[in-house]
Amino acid sequence: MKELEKNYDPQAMEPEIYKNWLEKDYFHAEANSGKKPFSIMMPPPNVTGQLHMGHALDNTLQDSLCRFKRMQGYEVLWQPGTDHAAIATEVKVINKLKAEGKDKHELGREGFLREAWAWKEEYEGRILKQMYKMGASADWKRLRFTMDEGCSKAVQKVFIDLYNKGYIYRGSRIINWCPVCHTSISDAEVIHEDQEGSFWHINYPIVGEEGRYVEIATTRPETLLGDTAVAVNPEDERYRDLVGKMLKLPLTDREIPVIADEYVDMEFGTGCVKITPAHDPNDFEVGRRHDLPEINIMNDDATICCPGSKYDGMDRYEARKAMVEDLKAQGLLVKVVPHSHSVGTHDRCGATVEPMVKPQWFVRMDKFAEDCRRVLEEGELRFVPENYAKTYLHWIDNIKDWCISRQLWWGHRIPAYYCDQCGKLIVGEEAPDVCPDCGCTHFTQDEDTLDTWFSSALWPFSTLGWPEHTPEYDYFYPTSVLVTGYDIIFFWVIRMVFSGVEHTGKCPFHTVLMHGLVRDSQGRKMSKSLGNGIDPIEVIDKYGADALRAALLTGNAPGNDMRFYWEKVENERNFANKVWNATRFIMMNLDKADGAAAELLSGAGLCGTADQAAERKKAAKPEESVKEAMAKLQLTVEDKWILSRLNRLIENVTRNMEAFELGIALDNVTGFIWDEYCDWYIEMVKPRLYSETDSTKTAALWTLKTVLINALKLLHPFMPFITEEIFTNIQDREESIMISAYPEYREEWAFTDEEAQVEAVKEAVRAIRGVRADMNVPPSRKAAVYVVTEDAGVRKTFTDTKVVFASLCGAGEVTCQADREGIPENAVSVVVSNASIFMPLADLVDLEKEKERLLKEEARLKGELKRSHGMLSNEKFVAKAPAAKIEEEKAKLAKYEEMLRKVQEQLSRL
RNA sequence: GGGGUCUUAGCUCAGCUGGGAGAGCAUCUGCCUUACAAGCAGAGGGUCAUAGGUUCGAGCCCUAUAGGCCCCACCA
Repeated sequence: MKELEKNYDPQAMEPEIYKNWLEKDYFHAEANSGKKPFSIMMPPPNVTGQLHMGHALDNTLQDSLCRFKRMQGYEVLWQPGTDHAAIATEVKVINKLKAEGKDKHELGREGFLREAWAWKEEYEGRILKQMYKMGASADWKRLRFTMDEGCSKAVQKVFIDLYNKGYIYRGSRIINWCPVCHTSISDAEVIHEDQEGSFWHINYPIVGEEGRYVEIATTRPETLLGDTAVAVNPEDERYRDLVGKMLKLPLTDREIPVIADEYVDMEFGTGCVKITPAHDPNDFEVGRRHDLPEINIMNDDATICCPGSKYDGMDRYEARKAMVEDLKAQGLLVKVVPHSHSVGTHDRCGATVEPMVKPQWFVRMDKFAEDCRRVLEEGELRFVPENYAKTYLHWIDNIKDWCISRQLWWGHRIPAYYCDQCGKLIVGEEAPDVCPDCGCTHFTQDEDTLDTWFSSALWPFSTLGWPEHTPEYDYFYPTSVLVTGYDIIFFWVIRMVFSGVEHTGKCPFHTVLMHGLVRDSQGRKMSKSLGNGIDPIEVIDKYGADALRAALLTGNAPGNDMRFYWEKVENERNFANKVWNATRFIMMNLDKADGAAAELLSGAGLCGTADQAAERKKAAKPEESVKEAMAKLQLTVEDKWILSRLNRLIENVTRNMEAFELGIALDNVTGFIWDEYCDWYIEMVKPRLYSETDSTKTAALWTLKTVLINALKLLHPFMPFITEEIFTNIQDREESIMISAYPEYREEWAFTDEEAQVEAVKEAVRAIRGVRADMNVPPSRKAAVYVVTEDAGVRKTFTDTKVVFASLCGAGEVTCQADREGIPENAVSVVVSNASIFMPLADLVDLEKEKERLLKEEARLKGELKRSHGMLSNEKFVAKAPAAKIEEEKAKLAKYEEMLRKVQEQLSRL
């Protein structure tokens, strides 16, 4: 066996290991393999830049689940891919072109798309490299892109189907317009933020009633140019007589009517509202109810469009200023009041969104919202943690029709064609040869592309070849779990759900595992503007991918945000080093074995690949190698203890993995390896290994190796690299840990008695260490220890483990006896659950301090007894509590009484 | 305005269906003990936001209050 370096060096090993996995094709999934399928669709990262910590968390969760399931014998498909991210990418490409002195429109549609594709190739490549570094075990052979041929076909088919079913319509409706990106955006892409603004009160003269005005209040005076009415509440006594009258619209030569509409809140402002149907969503509704004209007063770049007016061509804010001045000059401006109100901005560029009426494509949402509700209610879909179901429902309760057209070039072009002659609209894969209405043969395709989420909504099945009927689709769909952040429940989760239901008849995943945001150490969102983002690659380069992964998972509950700390990563790196050194220790000792022992040890901890284990299970053939090995070994009580602890660990970790509690599962493994295995078991075993004559040496080595390998397997989903490196070094029968069988609970490892015995020894060891530290006994001083108990069973335990016990607590001779015969009067004593322990340390004993220590212990025990007595003397407790609970309490009472008796006896001697 | 969520050790957070308060980091004290000082052993530190209620029993369930965070919403 080769000797390991003293410190684990992830940088040197990780790339090699990953390369090997790729060469062996372990990540690849095949349909119909006869195994149970498990599939996860990777949320496709945008090809706009590089991955951040959030991606690293998302990726690690998925990879850990996939590796776990793969080892459990599932055929695991982790479907990777990237997203074209329509607006985000287009904006980036435009900026890049600008920097090069080029212009989107000069390049033309084709030229621009060439640039965009080049961008995509470059950034996709970067993203993939990042994911390789993190250890992602996705099936890269199946890499997809939302705009690749297959996905585009799916998009086209879905659009046409939805149109034919009447769920997609085109109409002139009010939409959110981004004047910077020059495109419509959906409601979900608008961020509302409160801004300090003003409330301008303006008088509108009443026609034919000289000197009489209607006072309105507005936050956007420039939209006055598009007013087509003023509305009051029909119940409002103040203005009842005005309804139906005409007003002179200031700064124009138009007259507009006063109308009555329930929408107006009498309490707010003046109770009179100017109605601008073309530039306000509410006014739009009012306008449609009252059949008002919709006057568009803005160009696509948010300059004023009002031919003939002096404001024509002015920027919206410039115009606002100018108009306010003019109103003031005309004496129509009543007052200006400071007013804070919410302003919509574009989530991509931050520009203030302008509501505008434009012809756009929409998806009707009412039926789909019901589908979303139904799959949740019928249990076809569930969230982890469950409370995210509420967020999901809240969204679908408030859903509106989805504006899916974008005035962009980077994206799926809408499969709609207009007859050049009569304007007839045809939706289909291609333009028809002849217009059915006018016979014209020339058509022009709709210039618009689709919202980027229109294609990501199909991701769970478009990546599997749908609409073609593929084996992958049959086998892996619907997928098992969706792992994603809670911030895109609406954008993505809901849209995938109804798309899946509509087009495949099935909810595309059973479980949605939500995770939170990775924040900086101060709890702030990581963002480019704050400059507080940390690049996962930087972390990997410093501490290794395993450390980063573990730091992201440990102690993090599903759905919760977490903070990133370098200290956390460092701690995980330290843990990796701990595991490494434990291995080093074991390998050094394994090397010394030869003959039959070596043969026995070479198979320790191994029981074949995941596939072999699955075969065994199918054939109902139990795994025998462990039992056979154990029959040949003389396992000691501590060997059995650690095997039993491992057995419990296997149960706990598996249960937590299955409940998606990866943070707890990892804590379980870490705690076991570091505390129980390294700090206790390895220390227990040392005297045996260093002894020339010990007959249980092979048992110790077998147990060391078996427990290590099983613990490594449990750790592998979280820390894939180091576990693989160790696995391939410590044994030569199996080629990779990632395809080895996941550990399972074993009846033959359930050693309840031995567990209790070793726990008793540990308690005694801790007590002795505590006393020694308290008394400043130097480690070099090997004081004699007497274990005194009337219980012969306990005496046997301590006798059997004498050597181990002594080495753990730095004792010299250990003597077990039934009474304190022959023990010096001034020996230091400490009482544990089932024994008294004495150490003759005459020269170090300070009687007063000793007494103090015992009194403190007496007080503690009295406290315990008081609590216990209180419970047991409470009639209601005894009457109502479960019997097991009462028994438990009685046992505690007896134990503490016994301990108290011993402490008091000791006190009386002092 | 509506909805959600949180408040536990100095810091960051776990605490599953209610049954004696946990981890990591930080702090303090010993140790270079032949796997590991990226380590080992020991120690201190919490009225579980506040006030009520349900219960034999509440960090956990219910109600109210205070404060924090998030999401949604057209208040002109």
